[in-house]
Amino acid sequence: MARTDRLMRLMDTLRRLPQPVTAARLAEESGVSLRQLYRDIATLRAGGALIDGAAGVGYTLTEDKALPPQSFSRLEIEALMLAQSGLEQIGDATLIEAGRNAMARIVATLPDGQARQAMHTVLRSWRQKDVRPPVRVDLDLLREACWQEFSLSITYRDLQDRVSTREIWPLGMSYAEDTLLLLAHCRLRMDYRHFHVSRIEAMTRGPESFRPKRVSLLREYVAGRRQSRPGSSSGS
Amino acid sequence: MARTDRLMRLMDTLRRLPQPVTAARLAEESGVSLRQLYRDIATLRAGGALIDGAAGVGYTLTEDKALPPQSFSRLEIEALMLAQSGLEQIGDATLIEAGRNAMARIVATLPDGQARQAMHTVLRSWRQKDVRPPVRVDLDLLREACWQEFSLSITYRDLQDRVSTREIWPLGMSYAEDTLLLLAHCRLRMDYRHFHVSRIEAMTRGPESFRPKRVSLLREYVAGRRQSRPGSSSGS
DNA sequence: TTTGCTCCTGCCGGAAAGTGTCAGCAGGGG
DNA sequence: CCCCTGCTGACACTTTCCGGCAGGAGCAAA
Repeated sequence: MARTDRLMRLMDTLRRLPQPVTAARLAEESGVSLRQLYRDIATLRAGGALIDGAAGVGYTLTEDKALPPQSFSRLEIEALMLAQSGLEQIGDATLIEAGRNAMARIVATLPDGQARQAMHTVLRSWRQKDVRPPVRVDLDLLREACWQEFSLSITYRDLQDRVSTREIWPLGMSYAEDTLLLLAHCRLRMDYRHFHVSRIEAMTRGPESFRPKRVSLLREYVAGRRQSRPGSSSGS
Repeated sequence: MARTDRLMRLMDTLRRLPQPVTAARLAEESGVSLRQLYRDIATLRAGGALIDGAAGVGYTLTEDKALPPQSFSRLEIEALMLAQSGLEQIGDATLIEAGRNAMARIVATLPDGQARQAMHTVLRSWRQKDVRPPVRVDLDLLREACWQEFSLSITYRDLQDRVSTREIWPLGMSYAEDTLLLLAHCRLRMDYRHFHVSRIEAMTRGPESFRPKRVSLLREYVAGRRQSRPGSSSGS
């Protein structure tokens, strides 16, 4: 159902972008024609969202029919903002976008504009330039595999530069300072391994779908042994 | 939109009727053909709802999904979790605590099992150990000053080790990789300055309270000189 | 006022999705 | 074997969605 999904993303975009925002901009973000954008706006309004549209200016999201009003203290807001700021340094594009949407949604539920000022409290968060090696594979596919629990076939170059093709059950990702790690159960070695995502040269979706029951057991097992440092244990 | 509405009602029906429920019954409730009912079930499942279907028995709603507007998507939860994980590396104790509180509150609003599973998606976020110099002053007071917009009297040791006492208007904090900075308007120099918080030797609350209006102007000014804004005024 | 920008609406035609009917397969329990 | 039920594919029909075009109206700056 593409339409409903697009309408949701349109709401997210309205929360995220600085207001007022023109219909042309929203149409571009939605990947839809200007005419259709106006229709989508009308649909949202019919659904209860209060979107103020002023000719010559743009749209302003007046009121949100959003989630249950969660009240956060100013300190909590600041913490969330700083966290998002940090996320923008270590996350990938998809995750950053999701974080911004989440933040915008949280802010939208706050009592009136005074909370929006909170967004300006944390000015910036620097970090030395990203030295992490580039990732060649599709992170979205990888994330999807972790979540929906289907196996992956990967071509992996280990730390000794030996290339192998394995089938793995992806369990979760670990974001380290200088590298992005993937915890998975390697069907080849029949053991849990950390893979450097940057060293995965190719990745295709496998047919196998490991079962939720099995996965929860695996996760508990992993949680029990998670004290070990992962950086040097991959490969071999 | 009729279809989306029907899907909502189907979820409601699933919650309402004693389980298991046969597809024929659901089709009758929805006022739709059996074939279409199966399609609708597939749509709900694709959207994230966990509906268990057993041949000869019927449907059982395992887990709710809180369709479009409410709550956060799985990706957004993952982003928030990673952000919090990053926050724990760069923030101070007060902020970390606040962040955990906020996260707990957000997670509490999520449909049960989904939240727990989501928290395990991001396994960990490492970072090299903190090398930032220690902060002598009360960060909470500093934060409060930024927020409530009252002036501060600080004893500052600059990079040339010269000690001076100044009155400042604190505007916001910047979290850098190796140091914590305070952006403020220095009443002594009458200019905007970055202070290293670790070099502030003493700090007391000043009497002055600069006005919100003035502050917003200052913030705009700061924002204007921080990032180059392309052509806001194109004169003819 | 004029100019420029923008929101907003109606209409048309092609494209896409939704829907019902029919058929068949799979799996569990008598 | 049977019946019950979930599940999927194929086909045709209907609905809606969507882009492009044209025009009207409101706001702001020149």
